[in-house]
Amino acid sequence: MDYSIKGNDILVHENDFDLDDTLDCGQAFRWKKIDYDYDCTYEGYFINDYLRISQTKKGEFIFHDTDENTFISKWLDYFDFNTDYSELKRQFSEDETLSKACKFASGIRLLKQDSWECLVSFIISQNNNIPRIKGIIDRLCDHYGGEFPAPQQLAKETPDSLAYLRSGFRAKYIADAANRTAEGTTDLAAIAKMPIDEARTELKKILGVGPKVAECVLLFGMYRTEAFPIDVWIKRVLAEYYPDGFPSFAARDAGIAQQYLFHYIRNLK
DNA sequence: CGCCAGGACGCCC
DNA sequence: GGGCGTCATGGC
Repeated sequence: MDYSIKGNDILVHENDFDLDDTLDCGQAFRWKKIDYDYDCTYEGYFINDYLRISQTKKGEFIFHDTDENTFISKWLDYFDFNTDYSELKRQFSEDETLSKACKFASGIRLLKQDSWECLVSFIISQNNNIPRIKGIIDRLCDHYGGEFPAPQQLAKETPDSLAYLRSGFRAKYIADAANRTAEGTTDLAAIAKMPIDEARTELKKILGVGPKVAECVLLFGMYRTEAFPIDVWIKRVLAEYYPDGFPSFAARDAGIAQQYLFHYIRNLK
């Protein structure tokens, strides 16, 4: 990756990065495609830091109204620019199915999101669809002046007071996650550093957090790339292409491989 | 009307 | 430990 400064913007050259693949693949829910100009432009947030970003063509990006310091300290890490995705895909491509999946949506990258926002987002995601997940999170942030609420703010709420979210049975799960995190019963920063099985156990103590949500929080919110969320789509991939198990050579970054497979199987035929 | 959506819980055996 | 109904809400 290399970048340059142009006026108030940062221009970035980076292959293996596509905005549509990365921001609209169901790993993050607060990015919105806006159609001003360029090939595509999104606006969204990392926690509560706003960004407008454009892709002008393959491999070229504009981080609008961003100074160098902000780019280096925030977005470089968030978009995982320090990871060599070409090399990762080269490794994955030893496997035939993974090879096809990597070619299908080759611009997917793992976003290094905030663990708390990720926890709430994937609690909401259960038995739900992406447009509605986005709607619920929109209403949540609107309620707090456009910012994602901190655990301490949400801990004051009850399932009843959260009715405006129209999140259904998930409201009591959100309330429990907020209470535990606010009072320290759940320590997300500590969990992020635990051995992964211990981290899984700790996350699943939260009401409404089962194997799938715990795995998503580990992968998307704590950058534990060995975490491997198994949803209905990945279940189909495993049954159809990996009856003898997922290849062990990909285990260390199985979560990233999972991203390619998820996108591939969902858009197949 | 029924079915499904990046599941988890409670209860049953 | 596996199997199954239920849980809100909204789009199709």
